[in-house]
Amino acid sequence: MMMVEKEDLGLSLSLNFFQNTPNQPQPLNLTSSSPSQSYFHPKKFSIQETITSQDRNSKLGIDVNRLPCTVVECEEEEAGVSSPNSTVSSVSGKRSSRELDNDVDNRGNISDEEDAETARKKLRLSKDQSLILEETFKEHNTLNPKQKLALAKQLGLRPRQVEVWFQNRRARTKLKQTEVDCEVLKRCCENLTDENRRLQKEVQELRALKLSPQFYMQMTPPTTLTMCPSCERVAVPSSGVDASNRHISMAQAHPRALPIGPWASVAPITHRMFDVFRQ
DNA sequence: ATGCGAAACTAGTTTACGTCA
DNA sequence: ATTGACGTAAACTAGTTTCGC
Repeated sequence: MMMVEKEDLGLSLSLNFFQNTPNQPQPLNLTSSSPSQSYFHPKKFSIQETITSQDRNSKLGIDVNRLPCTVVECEEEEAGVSSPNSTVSSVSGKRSSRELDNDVDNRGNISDEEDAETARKKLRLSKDQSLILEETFKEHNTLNPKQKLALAKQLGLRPRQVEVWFQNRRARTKLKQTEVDCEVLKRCCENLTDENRRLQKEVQELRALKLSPQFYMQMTPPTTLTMCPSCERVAVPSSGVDASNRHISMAQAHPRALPIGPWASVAPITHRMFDVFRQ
């Protein structure tokens, strides 16, 4: 499978040109340098549940975020087995990061029995830990090894935990951005459908007008047809008939001055050509 | 230029845990 | 009080890319 560069992903495909369109959702700046926090769904990214359980556990005297290893141990771990996915380093073949983490845990005087019991024990992060991680993520959504170590030390977590948190956080960010982009495209599609419907109707009206004898008699075959670049109506040159009337009649044929395009609320364009007729 | 290994990454999955009906 | 469904977050696996040697 081909990997896609971060910059090439939908994350940066925020359709920013919608930003001036009032009816469109505001694309969120989630570039790698400054991911927006405000855009997250309050429920989905709420840490309330975490806080609740954390508080409960605290009351129960359960420290779910027991410092799993000393800083030195963490640094040892980081130096030796920093990447969970670089699991192919050992001669004896793959070794899961869990096993590696267990090694660390085992150094922390956890019996084998206890270790087996707590295998893949997931520990919710505390409110403070989550907040700090979020703040750090806002500044940069990736961490270099030094930052990772420092953050892990600050939070009392294993570097691996920090690493995983950032991985999952990036995934959530991307998922959210994809949802936003999807919504924008959906609206765009809806606008196009509406516009298509309107144009079809307009074509029908024009055909009806063309077939009506009165209109047909007035029609002198135009040598050239000029189209207003904004409203894309055809302006008939002034030969024979009063130009202003001609435009008015066109306007009558198009009672609704709807702008064209799926993103309808674009800045108005001066109808210079048609202004000439009005003079 | 090419191959290799390590590190770092993403996508997708699994699992533990909290919430709620 | 219990339970099962469900959602979410932490942790995992597999595969890809990048980079230095």
